[in-house]
Amino acid sequence: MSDAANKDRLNTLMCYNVYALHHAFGRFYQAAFADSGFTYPKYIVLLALNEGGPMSLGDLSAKVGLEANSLSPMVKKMSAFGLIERVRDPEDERRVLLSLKPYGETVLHEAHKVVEAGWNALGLPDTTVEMTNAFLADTRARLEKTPPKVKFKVPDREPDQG
Amino acid sequence: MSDAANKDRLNTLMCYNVYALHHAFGRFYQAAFADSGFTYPKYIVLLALNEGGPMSLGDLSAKVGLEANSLSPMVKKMSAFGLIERVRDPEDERRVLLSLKPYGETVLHEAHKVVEAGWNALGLPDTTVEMTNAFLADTRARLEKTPPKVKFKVPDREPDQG
DNA sequence: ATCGATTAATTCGTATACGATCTTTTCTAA
DNA sequence: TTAGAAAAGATCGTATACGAATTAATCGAT
Repeated sequence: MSDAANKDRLNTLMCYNVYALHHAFGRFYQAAFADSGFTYPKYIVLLALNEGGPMSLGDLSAKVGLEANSLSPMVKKMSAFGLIERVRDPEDERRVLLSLKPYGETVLHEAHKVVEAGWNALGLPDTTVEMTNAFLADTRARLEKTPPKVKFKVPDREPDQG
Repeated sequence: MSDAANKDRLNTLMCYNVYALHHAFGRFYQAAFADSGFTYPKYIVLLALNEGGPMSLGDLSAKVGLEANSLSPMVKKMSAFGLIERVRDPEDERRVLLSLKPYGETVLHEAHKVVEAGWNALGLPDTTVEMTNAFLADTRARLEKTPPKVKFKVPDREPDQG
């Protein structure tokens, strides 16, 4: 394969691998959480709130990398389930402040034990995981900082291409 | 932080980083493909078909890491759009054979140019990308081979935990 | 002080993605 | 050869996720 073609494969492989691994994680957690009603994205949200302390919906959005409109219905459900607290900021009534409730901490802790057990069974080397984490975070930061300049236009469909 | 707590953070960070990066890729491609009707998952499917040649829906499912029922409606739409061919296998009428059509190749090629330009603008080092790709693929393989043994059970909600 | 611009969150419509279930086809064992 | 098991897709209901448009609150320039 030519250098150019090989370079092509690098980026396609990267997004491809991330894509597939994301869904593998999803199924992994789905299996772990079974029909408990608890899910992978909710686990991520609890993690973020636990690590970053009370924060607004917008802050959570930036932290987990989801749009605010995706999180809005989810945090409502989590609040209704008693996992988190969800109150308007008295300082700025536009903002909604989110924080872990004791029950949310309990659930996170229990979920964590399950995830931990499953993860350890994989036998991945810590140093590589650490390096990979750093690189993934860097890639994400660059992606978010550098939106694509060139835009795609669907090619015309030639009659002979059926 | 204790060693145990640090080890905890490794795995949570890994799934967390993959989660966030996946969505960053998604938005990146969404921006590149704009309102062309073409999407990130469809790009992945075209890539897989281009790389792996004609294959059944089940094979595609295994390759891209999505369930067959998720792909089924998507490949129908892509077929209706003229990107791929979708025919029953005469050898085994249960199977559906998928292959790139010339128009699909054209679209893939054009999309690739856009993605390539955007990717190169990130300035990521090739060797690290290569190493990361290998590790992501390895992690995915282990995840799929090793489903979680311990199952999560939602803790009871104590009255005093609000 | 007030009106327009900005910001934060929500709502709405649509595309992905999953598990569960169903249909059709093929395989297998007697 | 034929009835039951297994396999491959498709369908259905639900949960995520996005962009676009909306609502409500705050900021800012005059």
